[in-house]
Amino acid sequence: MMDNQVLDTIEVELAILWRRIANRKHGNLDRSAYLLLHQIDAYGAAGVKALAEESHLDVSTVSRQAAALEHKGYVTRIPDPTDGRAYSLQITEQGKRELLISKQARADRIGYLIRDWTGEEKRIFAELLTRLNRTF
Amino acid sequence: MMDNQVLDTIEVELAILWRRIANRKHGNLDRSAYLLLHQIDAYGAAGVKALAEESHLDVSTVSRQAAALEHKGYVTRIPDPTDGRAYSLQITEQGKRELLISKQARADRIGYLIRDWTGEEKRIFAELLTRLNRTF
DNA sequence: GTACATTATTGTATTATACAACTATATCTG
DNA sequence: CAGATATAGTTGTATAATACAATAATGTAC
Repeated sequence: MMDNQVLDTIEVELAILWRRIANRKHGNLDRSAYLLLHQIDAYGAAGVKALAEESHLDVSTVSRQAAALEHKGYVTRIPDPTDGRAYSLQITEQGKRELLISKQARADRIGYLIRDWTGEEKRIFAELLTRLNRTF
Repeated sequence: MMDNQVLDTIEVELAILWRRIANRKHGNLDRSAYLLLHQIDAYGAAGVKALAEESHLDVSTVSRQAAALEHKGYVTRIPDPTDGRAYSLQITEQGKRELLISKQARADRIGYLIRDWTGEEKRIFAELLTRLNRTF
């Protein structure tokens, strides 16, 4: 009973959150470009297939996002010497700079929104969010 | 320092969450239709302007969503007797049924995803999510 | 070496959204 | 009260992120 009420709340608030954090640029990176660049930076160079699997997106989606990042000079496409079909997408220095700028802007923004939360609340929220995402 | 790390995590995980909870139908209601119907049910009949303000959406967006709900028979459009331009969108019995089905399906799904969380974790997460949404 | 599998790209469609233009009605002001 | 302005709502158009289908190029296995 109590639990059901809580689930209702989480469910509605997640739906609302989805709209609230709708696409918004911070610096030169929109959300999807930011996530892809973050992923390449955090987990290392990879091809679109691997990146698509990690992020649970379709390869075609990642392919386009990767092309856009390359176009902006934030990643370079390195041909796989052992497989003529495959490439490795590697973050550039410019990409690292841009990612940092964007990350800072995003962290500032969320930091402002939750400025009244206690350190413990922030920590728990980060942990629960992460657990939720890992479960999907 | 610690705090910065936490903000980084929240910021990335929110972005990831946004993708994970991408549009998905539960029953006959997609996310936006569900939210609008929920809003009408929870806060009562209203016109598109008021609904748009409450939900921080453009009136044109709500106008289309409202038309879709009406088309499916989940809301009826009642002309405002004191203002020839205005309507009030009222949820129908069918709309209530459909909302309940959708809400249950969504709550079941999120309940399954967080089935291993303690009751306290669920409660805190619900509370923090709500606070975050109210701050935007 | 032919058939099948895999990596990536490109074409097309969908969904949610915003902004701008417009219609019809309401209110205000001189 | 008549013309000007404001307001509620709809419709046209654009954009972004996505998926699925078709295709091209290359690799692998029998």
